[in-house]
Amino acid sequence: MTNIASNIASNIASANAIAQVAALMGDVARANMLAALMGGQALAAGELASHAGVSAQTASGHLARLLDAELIAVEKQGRHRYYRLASTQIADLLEALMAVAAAGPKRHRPPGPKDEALRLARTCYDHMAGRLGIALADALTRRDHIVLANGPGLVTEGGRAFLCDVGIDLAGASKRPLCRTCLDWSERRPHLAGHLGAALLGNALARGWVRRTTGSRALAITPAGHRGFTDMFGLPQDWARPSA
Amino acid sequence: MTNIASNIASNIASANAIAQVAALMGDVARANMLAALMGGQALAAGELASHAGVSAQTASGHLARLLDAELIAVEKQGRHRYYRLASTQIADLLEALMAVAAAGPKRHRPPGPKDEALRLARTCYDHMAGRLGIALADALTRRDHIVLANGPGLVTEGGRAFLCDVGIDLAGASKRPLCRTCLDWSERRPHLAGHLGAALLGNALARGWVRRTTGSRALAITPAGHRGFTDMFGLPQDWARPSA
DNA sequence: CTCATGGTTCGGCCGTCGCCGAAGCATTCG
DNA sequence: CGAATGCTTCGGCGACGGCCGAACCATGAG
Repeated sequence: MTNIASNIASNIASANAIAQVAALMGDVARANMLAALMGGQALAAGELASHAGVSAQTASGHLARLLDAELIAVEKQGRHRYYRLASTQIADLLEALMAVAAAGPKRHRPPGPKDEALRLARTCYDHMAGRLGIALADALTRRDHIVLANGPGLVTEGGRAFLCDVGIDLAGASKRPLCRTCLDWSERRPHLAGHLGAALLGNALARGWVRRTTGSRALAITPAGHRGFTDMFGLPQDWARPSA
Repeated sequence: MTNIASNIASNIASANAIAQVAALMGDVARANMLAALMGGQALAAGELASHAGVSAQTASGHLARLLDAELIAVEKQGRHRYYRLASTQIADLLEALMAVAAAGPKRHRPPGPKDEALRLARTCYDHMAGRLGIALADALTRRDHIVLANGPGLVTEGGRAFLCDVGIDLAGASKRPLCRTCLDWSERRPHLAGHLGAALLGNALARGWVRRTTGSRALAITPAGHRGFTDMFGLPQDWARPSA
């Protein structure tokens, strides 16, 4: 009896923690801020306020709470305060949440043309998601450049060499897992996250293969980028086409 | 201008959907119900009410909302109504949430001895999680019985034969992915979900290797189970020991 | 048919939380 | 040194939402 009671108590404690986190994400204004931060760039408090459509004071309160719960982190710079997601783990959680939100019954979600852009290619915190992200993960796996075993994932010798050719040096001592997967909300398949994912995005941006778009997480793929990805990474010809 | 405006609008719509789902999980009573359902068994409304520590009427309201959002599903049976999670996707989301909740600053979470039981072995909806779940995934991977490539994952020929020997027939036409991974909140590494994960749990229960515990998602590992897992699946000798 | 049980619906109470106006710090610039 | 900008704190208002008592359906048992 006391046994099951304490077991239930344990459940309650756990559920309490869950509820606290979920409640933070359960407010439209805060959800908007977090969604905006999924772009991967640190944003100033004012920008987040306008993203969320609330006044500066209100936003400040929200940010304080998110900060307190360690869902976001802050960097002061001059008279600005730049906020970013606290960890990739938070970004993963948000993606999982989007996956469920997208799957459920129509929750007042006009699936405009903008959605298609997001499905094609977007930033997911600090790496690429959408069909582009998935195609890259697939191609690298197919060529045995990476092995997505369970857990951290692995970059093979050949993969390391290949990436080095492309201009991505993985030698730097990185504490974070080199190569993780993150479930894609639009395609329901994993794409590459982790250090490698971030490096790939940085590389693509540097080459001018993709460009960030203002006000959205969608990535614009340049013609050079389309050729580059297809040729250099060996993506299938039709990787950009909507899947179903 | 209209461009960035509509982009922001798209973000808002998306954030709205996120917030709706998160808000549902953001209530302690509802979170408790969902946590209880993570055990994988369908529970009656009354049981959920007592799990959540609220009256029947209140619980009914909560269940209606969760049902409406398609986070849970219901099956009537006689004068009982059994509720279960609507999909494994929901279970995955809850695990991700727990991972963040467990990582964050101490949110009123007395980590009692019960926690240790959960970390060792527990049900995660319809499969096994905790160190046991992870050890199984690792062992099967090491022996090349499964390959956890990105996405659905694969069971090899040898794996299929091995599992058949164990008493798990994967021949049945299953529409759900045979073999998926689900991020473990306690160990931060993936364990086996999907059809295979469910089959493994069923098998272990049938063999009497693990037993469900009342009032908790913890799985009790019998002595026979400890031997069986170690010998038949080739887990490392110390798989049951706390990792860090 | 009547009663008991499990569940849902209704109505009203009350707390929490989001919101903004106004005021208060901090930093930078002229 | 002010003045301007970016952000936070404070205080009070208003609403949404969770809670329970009571009454109301539905199913099954005697």
